[in-house]
Amino acid sequence: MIKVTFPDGSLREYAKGTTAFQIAESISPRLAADILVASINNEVYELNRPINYDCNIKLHKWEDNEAKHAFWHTSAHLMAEALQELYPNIKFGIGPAIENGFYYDVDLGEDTIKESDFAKIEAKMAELVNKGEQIVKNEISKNDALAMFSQRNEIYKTELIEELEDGTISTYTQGAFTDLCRGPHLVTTAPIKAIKILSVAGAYWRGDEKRKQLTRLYGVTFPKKKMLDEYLTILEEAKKRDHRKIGKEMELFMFTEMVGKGLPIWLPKGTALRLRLEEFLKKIQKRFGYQQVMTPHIGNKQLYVTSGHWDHYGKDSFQPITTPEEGEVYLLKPMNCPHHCMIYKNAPRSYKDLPLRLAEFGTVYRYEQSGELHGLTRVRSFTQDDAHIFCRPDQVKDEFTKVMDIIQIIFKALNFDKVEAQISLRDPNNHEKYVGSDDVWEKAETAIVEACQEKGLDAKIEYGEAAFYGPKLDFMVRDAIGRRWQLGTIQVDYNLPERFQLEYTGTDNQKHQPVMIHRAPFGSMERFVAVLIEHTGGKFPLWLTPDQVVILPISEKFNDYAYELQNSLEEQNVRAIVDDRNEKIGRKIRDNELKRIPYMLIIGEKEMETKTVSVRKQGEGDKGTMTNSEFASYINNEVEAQMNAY
RNA sequence: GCUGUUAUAGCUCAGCGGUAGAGCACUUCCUUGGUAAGGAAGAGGUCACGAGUUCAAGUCUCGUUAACAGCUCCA
Repeated sequence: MIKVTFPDGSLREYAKGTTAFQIAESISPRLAADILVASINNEVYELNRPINYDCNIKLHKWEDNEAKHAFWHTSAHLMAEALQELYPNIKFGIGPAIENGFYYDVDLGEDTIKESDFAKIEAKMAELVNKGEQIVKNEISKNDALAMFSQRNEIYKTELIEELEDGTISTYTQGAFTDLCRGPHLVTTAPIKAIKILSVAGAYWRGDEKRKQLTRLYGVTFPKKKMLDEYLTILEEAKKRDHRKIGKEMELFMFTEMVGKGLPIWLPKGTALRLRLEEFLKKIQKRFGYQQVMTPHIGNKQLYVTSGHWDHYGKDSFQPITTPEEGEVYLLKPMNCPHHCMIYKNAPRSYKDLPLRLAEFGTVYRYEQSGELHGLTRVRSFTQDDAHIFCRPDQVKDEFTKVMDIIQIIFKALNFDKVEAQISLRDPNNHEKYVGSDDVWEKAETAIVEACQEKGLDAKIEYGEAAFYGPKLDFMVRDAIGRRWQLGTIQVDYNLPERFQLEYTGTDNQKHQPVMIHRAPFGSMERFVAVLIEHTGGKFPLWLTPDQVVILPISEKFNDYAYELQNSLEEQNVRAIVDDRNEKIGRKIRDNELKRIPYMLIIGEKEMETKTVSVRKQGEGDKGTMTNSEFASYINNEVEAQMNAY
């Protein structure tokens, strides 16, 4: 007998070799029908795999990530099985589950898959599900695996097998399809009730751009039709919130070929919004002892040779600018840190001067490959909400945690309540990728990890994700519909101070090297505004939104009064516009509801005589009347309440 | 940068070898209204750009540019 402990701590005994499915059945048939896989001592097991020792068990229904993962992994195999029938000459790459669904990379030879083929593939998959095939796992020796897959001319699979260790190789078979796979899987494709092929794209074999590009087919499946419908609704919702679409509709920003791709142009309303964000951040930073600076958009090449960026990125950046007569060489600045280092060096520094916190909304220019450009989130010219903190080594952790405070304040103020963090450290196997000594790296990495611990921040550690000059802490937020965005970043840098030979005089009257902390809570204004648009769907908080109020005269007779009212509101710091079109009030309400302006003021004869306004809140309808001055203070109070929340 | 898709009016899109279309927006006129679309008329396009095929090219072919999806990259 084996002892099986359940998540609630209860314990049951079963015969050795019992499966997770049988265990579920022994509890309830309903449970047995619902579970897809099980975790045995935290290892995911198929439901038909015998359990041979005492263990902790967790039975996974669809709601668990373990179940979804196996479900989609099995769906990838199902799609492969369908593709094998439809395209007999197909060769298979890899086909994993991903965050929302799965894909399979395949080599179709001369064939292609178009969107119009998706329905055919979905139908074939559904047909295979109906056969109720079991999925059978086989342990197989390396030689047998090589023989099996090379006989089928599966060159990609054999390449994978070559790298595996004998004794760890398994295959999964359903119907006529056998795949090299570690698993785990469902025990049958039967639970796959709703199937959608989402998109087709190219993807390099093993992510290497020098190798052959395979066809990647993305799909998603669900155990219920309704879940698929809900998922497709979310995709639609995401499309509606696309910042590129909303940015155009609300006239926030634009692009034009004439200026250049990836070079955003901020329109008046977008600029107003951005400036308000910048003021907001400046105010907080002032409280934390930052000083604003401004530096030029270009810098002498020697600056970047010294910083090390020339070596690292010179070839992959905008190429140097030269002067016509003197042959001077300049680079468009790709970051602000070297300029700020020069500000540090401008005066002798004492330990009493530190920390020195220099902030700049610094516009930088980076060459991004044309295929990378995407709306405001990936551009070639952007403005970092940058700052560099120069401090003593003993101040690093304290300064680091203060930056974390600023970031938390900002996210909270803008209603990003789901914040995640990632610590990016060096790739332990490839120290050559990075500049600076191991010793210095150790110190920096430790400082970050400890700061996170002290702040109680639950941060995931990722190796090999650090910048070439130092480790970093990145902040991710979840937006209103659950998507994850990377925003702020904090980076500890022991490297630039060394390269620029920065120093301060210590209490001992000796020269010491300061530590530099790079930080950008928003990341960049462009990216942040993009995320804010998608988070709010364009319905910005009142303090931030371009137009707070739109005045709707009942008829043209009241237009003049509407302008008077607008002026008076402007004088009281309320941002108002007038809809003076010759349209009925119902029409004006409808059009302005769609423009995402928080408040509408309807004015006619009644209001003009009594100096009142009839207030309508976007999305909520009629709010009754108040006097003009009452309304202005009502708006200002709401703005103030939002501003004082942090 | 790579693979694929796309490019027609300010916006969203139809047209797919034979005289450039719709809805919305815009202009003018009528209407002067009370909480989600009042009516009429009008203006607006070298069909992204450049070659080619054809009696004839938004429409077919090739190239360029840009956008979109994915990959690779991201100081």
